[in-house]
Amino acid sequence: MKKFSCGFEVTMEVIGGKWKGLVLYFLMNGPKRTSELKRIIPNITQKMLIQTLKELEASGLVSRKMYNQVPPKVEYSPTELGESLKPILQELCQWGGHYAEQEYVEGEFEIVPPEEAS
Amino acid sequence: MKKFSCGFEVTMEVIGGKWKGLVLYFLMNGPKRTSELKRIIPNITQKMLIQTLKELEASGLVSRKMYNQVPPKVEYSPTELGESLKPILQELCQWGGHYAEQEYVEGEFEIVPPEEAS
DNA sequence: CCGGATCCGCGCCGATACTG
DNA sequence: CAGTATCGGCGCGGATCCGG
Repeated sequence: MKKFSCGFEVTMEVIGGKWKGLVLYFLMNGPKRTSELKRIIPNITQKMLIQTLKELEASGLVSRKMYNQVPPKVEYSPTELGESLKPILQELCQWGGHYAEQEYVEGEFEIVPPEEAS
Repeated sequence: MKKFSCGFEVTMEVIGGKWKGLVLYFLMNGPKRTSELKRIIPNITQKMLIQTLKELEASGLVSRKMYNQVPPKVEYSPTELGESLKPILQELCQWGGHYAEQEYVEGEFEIVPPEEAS
Protein backbone atom coordinates (compact mmCIF):
# COMPACT_ATOMS: atom_id res chain seq x y z
CA MET A 1 0.00 0.00 0.00
CA LYS A 2 1.41 3.34 -1.04
CA LYS A 3 1.41 5.98 1.64
CA PHE A 4 1.02 9.69 1.17
CA SER A 5 0.62 12.67 3.40
CA CYS A 6 -1.85 14.54 1.23
CA GLY A 7 -4.62 13.73 -1.19
CA PHE A 8 -2.85 15.80 -3.78
CA GLU A 9 -0.22 13.12 -4.17
CA VAL A 10 -2.89 10.47 -4.64
CA THR A 11 -4.51 12.44 -7.43
CA MET A 12 -1.16 12.90 -9.10
CA GLU A 13 -0.53 9.20 -8.83
CA VAL A 14 -3.68 8.71 -10.87
CA ILE A 15 -3.64 11.49 -13.48
CA GLY A 16 0.01 12.45 -13.31
CA GLY A 17 2.67 11.44 -15.75
CA LYS A 18 2.86 12.51 -19.32
CA TRP A 19 -0.37 11.14 -20.77
CA LYS A 20 -2.92 9.89 -18.26
CA GLY A 21 -4.65 13.15 -17.50
CA LEU A 22 -4.68 14.18 -21.14
CA VAL A 23 -6.22 10.93 -22.35
CA LEU A 24 -8.86 11.05 -19.64
CA TYR A 25 -9.59 14.64 -20.56
CA PHE A 26 -10.29 13.76 -24.18
CA LEU A 27 -12.52 10.89 -23.13
CA MET A 28 -14.82 13.26 -21.29
CA ASN A 29 -16.68 14.23 -24.46
CA GLY A 30 -17.91 10.71 -24.96
CA PRO A 31 -16.68 7.18 -25.69
CA LYS A 32 -13.74 6.89 -28.04
CA ARG A 33 -12.15 4.08 -29.93
CA THR A 34 -8.42 3.49 -29.66
CA SER A 35 -7.79 4.77 -33.14
CA GLU A 36 -9.83 7.90 -32.48
CA LEU A 37 -7.71 8.73 -29.47
CA LYS A 38 -4.59 8.14 -31.49
CA ARG A 39 -5.87 10.63 -34.04
CA ILE A 40 -6.76 13.21 -31.41
CA ILE A 41 -3.37 12.82 -29.73
CA PRO A 42 -1.05 12.15 -32.64
CA ASN A 43 2.13 12.45 -30.62
CA ILE A 44 1.38 9.56 -28.36
CA THR A 45 2.73 6.21 -29.46
CA GLN A 46 0.43 3.24 -29.67
CA LYS A 47 2.30 1.59 -26.86
CA MET A 48 1.88 4.52 -24.50
CA LEU A 49 -1.77 4.95 -25.45
CA ILE A 50 -2.62 1.34 -24.62
CA GLN A 51 -0.52 1.42 -21.48
CA THR A 52 -2.15 4.65 -20.36
CA LEU A 53 -5.63 3.30 -20.96
CA LYS A 54 -4.84 0.17 -18.99
CA GLU A 55 -3.60 2.24 -16.08
CA LEU A 56 -6.69 4.42 -16.15
CA GLU A 57 -8.84 1.32 -16.23
CA ALA A 58 -6.92 -0.19 -13.32
CA SER A 59 -7.52 3.02 -11.41
CA GLY A 60 -11.24 2.72 -12.02
CA LEU A 61 -11.48 5.93 -14.03
CA VAL A 62 -12.12 4.41 -17.43
CA SER A 63 -14.16 1.46 -18.58
CA ARG A 64 -13.32 -0.67 -21.57
CA LYS A 65 -16.00 -2.11 -23.77
CA MET A 66 -15.12 -4.75 -26.31
CA TYR A 67 -17.21 -5.77 -29.28
CA ASN A 68 -16.51 -9.31 -30.44
CA GLN A 69 -16.30 -8.82 -34.16
CA VAL A 70 -13.86 -8.46 -36.97
CA PRO A 71 -12.28 -6.09 -37.32
CA PRO A 72 -11.97 -5.66 -33.57
CA LYS A 73 -13.69 -2.71 -31.97
CA VAL A 74 -13.01 -1.37 -28.51
CA GLU A 75 -14.45 1.68 -26.89
CA TYR A 76 -13.25 3.51 -23.84
CA SER A 77 -15.38 5.78 -21.72
CA PRO A 78 -14.99 7.42 -18.35
CA THR A 79 -16.60 5.73 -15.36
CA GLU A 80 -18.60 7.68 -12.82
CA LEU A 81 -15.41 8.10 -10.85
CA GLY A 82 -13.69 9.39 -13.93
CA GLU A 83 -16.51 11.80 -14.64
CA SER A 84 -16.04 13.25 -11.18
CA LEU A 85 -12.69 14.57 -12.35
CA LYS A 86 -14.19 16.42 -15.28
CA PRO A 87 -14.52 19.86 -13.64
CA ILE A 88 -11.01 19.66 -12.25
CA LEU A 89 -9.52 18.63 -15.58
CA GLN A 90 -11.32 21.50 -17.27
CA GLU A 91 -9.99 23.98 -14.74
CA LEU A 92 -6.47 22.63 -15.16
CA CYS A 93 -6.86 23.04 -18.89
CA GLN A 94 -8.18 26.58 -18.65
CA TRP A 95 -5.54 27.63 -16.17
CA GLY A 96 -2.81 26.37 -18.45
CA GLY A 97 -4.32 28.24 -21.35
CA HIS A 98 -4.32 31.50 -19.45
CA TYR A 99 -0.89 30.86 -18.02
CA ALA A 100 0.60 30.40 -21.47
CA GLU A 101 -0.57 33.89 -22.34
CA GLN A 102 0.89 35.63 -19.32
CA GLU A 103 3.45 38.20 -20.32
CA TYR A 104 5.75 36.54 -17.79
CA VAL A 105 6.02 33.35 -19.77
CA GLU A 106 5.21 34.63 -23.22
CA GLY A 107 7.34 32.73 -25.67
CA GLU A 108 7.82 29.82 -23.30
CA PHE A 109 4.76 27.81 -24.11
CA GLU A 110 2.53 27.68 -27.08
CA ILE A 111 -0.77 25.93 -27.64
CA VAL A 112 -1.14 24.71 -31.16
CA PRO A 113 -3.18 22.16 -33.08
CA PRO A 114 -2.04 18.61 -32.33
CA GLU A 115 -0.21 18.17 -35.61
CA GLU A 116 2.36 20.79 -34.68
CA ALA A 117 2.63 20.01 -31.00
CA SER A 118 5.75 18.30 -29.72
CA MET B 1 9.42 27.23 -27.09
CA LYS B 2 7.57 24.14 -25.95
CA LYS B 3 4.44 23.35 -27.87
CA PHE B 4 1.32 21.69 -26.56
CA SER B 5 -2.10 20.97 -27.85
CA CYS B 6 -3.96 21.62 -24.63
CA GLY B 7 -3.64 23.87 -21.62
CA PHE B 8 -3.71 20.81 -19.44
CA GLU B 9 -0.22 19.90 -20.54
CA VAL B 10 1.03 23.37 -19.71
CA THR B 11 -0.34 23.17 -16.20
CA MET B 12 1.27 19.79 -15.74
CA GLU B 13 4.55 21.19 -16.95
CA VAL B 14 4.33 23.67 -14.09
CA ILE B 15 2.92 21.68 -11.16
CA GLY B 16 3.60 18.16 -12.38
CA GLY B 17 6.44 15.97 -11.26
CA LYS B 18 6.85 14.54 -7.83
CA TRP B 19 7.09 17.65 -5.66
CA LYS B 20 6.20 20.94 -7.35
CA GLY B 21 2.48 20.88 -6.77
CA LEU B 22 2.86 19.66 -3.24
CA VAL B 23 5.33 22.34 -2.24
CA LEU B 24 3.18 25.03 -3.81
CA TYR B 25 0.19 23.63 -1.98
CA PHE B 26 1.88 23.92 1.39
CA LEU B 27 2.98 27.48 0.62
CA MET B 28 -0.63 28.57 0.22
CA ASN B 29 -1.13 28.97 3.97
CA GLY B 30 1.47 31.70 4.17
CA PRO B 31 5.20 32.32 3.68
CA LYS B 32 7.50 29.54 4.73
CA ARG B 33 11.19 29.23 5.38
CA THR B 34 13.20 26.49 3.74
CA SER B 35 13.60 24.61 6.97
CA GLU B 36 9.87 24.84 7.69
CA LEU B 37 9.04 23.28 4.36
CA LYS B 38 11.57 20.56 5.02
CA ARG B 39 9.82 19.81 8.29
CA ILE B 40 6.36 19.78 6.72
CA ILE B 41 7.55 17.49 3.92
CA PRO B 42 10.11 15.31 5.65
CA ASN B 43 10.50 12.88 2.77
CA ILE B 44 11.79 15.45 0.34
CA THR B 45 15.54 15.77 0.18
CA GLN B 46 17.11 19.17 0.58
CA LYS B 47 18.29 19.05 -2.99
CA MET B 48 14.85 18.38 -4.40
CA LEU B 49 13.30 21.03 -2.16
CA ILE B 50 15.68 23.73 -3.36
CA GLN B 51 15.40 22.58 -6.95
CA THR B 52 11.63 22.53 -6.75
CA LEU B 53 11.49 26.01 -5.26
CA LYS B 54 13.75 27.34 -8.00
CA GLU B 55 11.54 25.84 -10.66
CA LEU B 56 8.44 27.29 -9.08
CA GLU B 57 10.16 30.66 -8.89
CA ALA B 58 11.21 30.41 -12.53
CA SER B 59 7.61 29.67 -13.43
CA GLY B 60 6.49 32.81 -11.64
CA LEU B 61 4.41 30.97 -9.07
CA VAL B 62 6.59 31.59 -6.05
CA SER B 63 8.60 34.56 -4.89
CA ARG B 64 11.77 34.32 -2.87
CA LYS B 65 12.56 36.88 -0.23
CA MET B 66 16.03 37.01 1.27
CA TYR B 67 17.00 38.71 4.48
CA ASN B 68 20.64 39.74 4.59
CA GLN B 69 21.60 38.64 8.03
CA VAL B 70 23.36 35.91 9.90
CA PRO B 71 22.19 33.31 10.17
CA PRO B 72 20.67 33.54 6.71
CA LYS B 73 16.93 33.69 6.41
CA VAL B 74 14.90 33.07 3.28
CA GLU B 75 11.16 33.03 2.89
CA TYR B 76 9.09 31.71 0.04
CA SER B 77 5.55 32.75 -0.70
CA PRO B 78 3.17 32.26 -3.60
CA THR B 79 2.87 35.06 -6.12
CA GLU B 80 -0.49 36.27 -7.35
CA LEU B 81 -0.18 33.78 -10.18
CA GLY B 82 0.56 31.06 -7.69
CA GLU B 83 -2.42 32.06 -5.59
CA SER B 84 -4.63 31.63 -8.62
CA LEU B 85 -3.90 27.92 -8.45
CA LYS B 86 -5.07 27.64 -4.86
CA PRO B 87 -8.65 26.51 -5.54
CA ILE B 88 -7.49 23.95 -8.07
CA LEU B 89 -4.84 22.54 -5.75
CA GLN B 90 -7.42 22.24 -3.01
CA GLU B 91 -9.80 20.38 -5.28
CA LEU B 92 -7.03 18.04 -6.37
CA CYS B 93 -6.24 17.40 -2.74
CA GLN B 94 -9.85 16.75 -1.78
CA TRP B 95 -10.47 14.52 -4.76
CA GLY B 96 -7.45 12.41 -3.87
CA GLY B 97 -8.67 12.13 -0.30
CA HIS B 98 -12.05 10.85 -1.38
CA TYR B 99 -10.57 8.60 -4.01
CA ALA B 100 -8.33 6.89 -1.46
CA GLU B 101 -11.45 5.91 0.47
CA GLN B 102 -13.33 4.42 -2.46
CA GLU B 103 -14.05 0.76 -1.89
CA TYR B 104 -12.56 0.21 -5.34
CA VAL B 105 -9.09 1.19 -4.28
CA GLU B 106 -9.29 0.54 -0.58
CA GLY B 107 -5.96 -0.78 0.52
CA GLU B 108 -4.16 0.79 -2.41
CA PHE B 109 -3.49 4.21 -1.02
CA GLU B 110 -3.29 5.53 2.48
CA ILE B 111 -3.04 9.05 3.76
CA VAL B 112 -0.94 9.26 6.87
CA PRO B 113 1.00 11.89 8.81
CA PRO B 114 4.17 12.90 6.99
CA GLU B 115 6.49 10.92 9.26
CA GLU B 116 5.07 7.63 8.05
CA ALA B 117 4.53 8.57 4.43
CA SER B 118 6.86 7.15 1.83
C1' DC C 1 20.56 28.02 8.15
C1' DC C 2 20.71 27.89 3.23
C1' DG C 3 22.28 26.36 -0.94
C1' DG C 4 25.55 24.28 -4.53
C1' DA C 5 27.91 20.32 -6.88
C1' DT C 6 28.53 15.42 -8.20
C1' DC C 7 27.58 10.84 -8.98
C1' DC C 8 24.29 7.42 -10.26
C1' DG C 9 20.33 4.02 -10.29
C1' DC C 10 15.95 3.25 -11.97
C1' DG C 11 11.90 3.77 -14.42
C1' DC C 12 9.31 6.51 -17.74
C1' DC C 13 8.76 6.89 -22.21
C1' DG C 14 9.90 6.16 -27.18
C1' DA C 15 11.07 3.35 -31.52
C1' DT C 16 10.31 -0.63 -33.79
C1' DA C 17 8.64 -5.01 -35.11
C1' DC C 18 5.19 -8.52 -34.68
C1' DT C 19 0.43 -11.20 -33.73
C1' DG C 20 -4.67 -12.12 -34.16
C1' DC D 1 -8.05 -2.27 -35.66
C1' DA D 2 -6.26 -3.50 -31.19
C1' DG D 3 -2.76 -5.09 -28.57
C1' DT D 4 2.00 -7.35 -27.30
C1' DA D 5 7.15 -7.75 -26.92
C1' DT D 6 11.69 -6.13 -26.67
C1' DC D 7 15.41 -2.88 -26.46
C1' DG D 8 17.42 1.27 -24.91
C1' DG D 9 18.15 6.49 -23.99
C1' DC D 10 17.67 9.87 -20.97
C1' DG D 11 16.26 12.54 -17.33
C1' DC D 12 14.06 12.65 -12.75
C1' DG D 13 14.95 12.17 -8.35
C1' DG D 14 17.98 10.35 -4.37
C1' DA D 15 22.51 10.16 -1.58
C1' DT D 16 26.23 12.48 -0.19
C1' DC D 17 29.76 15.80 0.43
C1' DC D 18 31.07 20.66 0.40
C1' DG D 19 30.89 26.02 0.97
C1' DG D 20 29.19 30.75 2.72
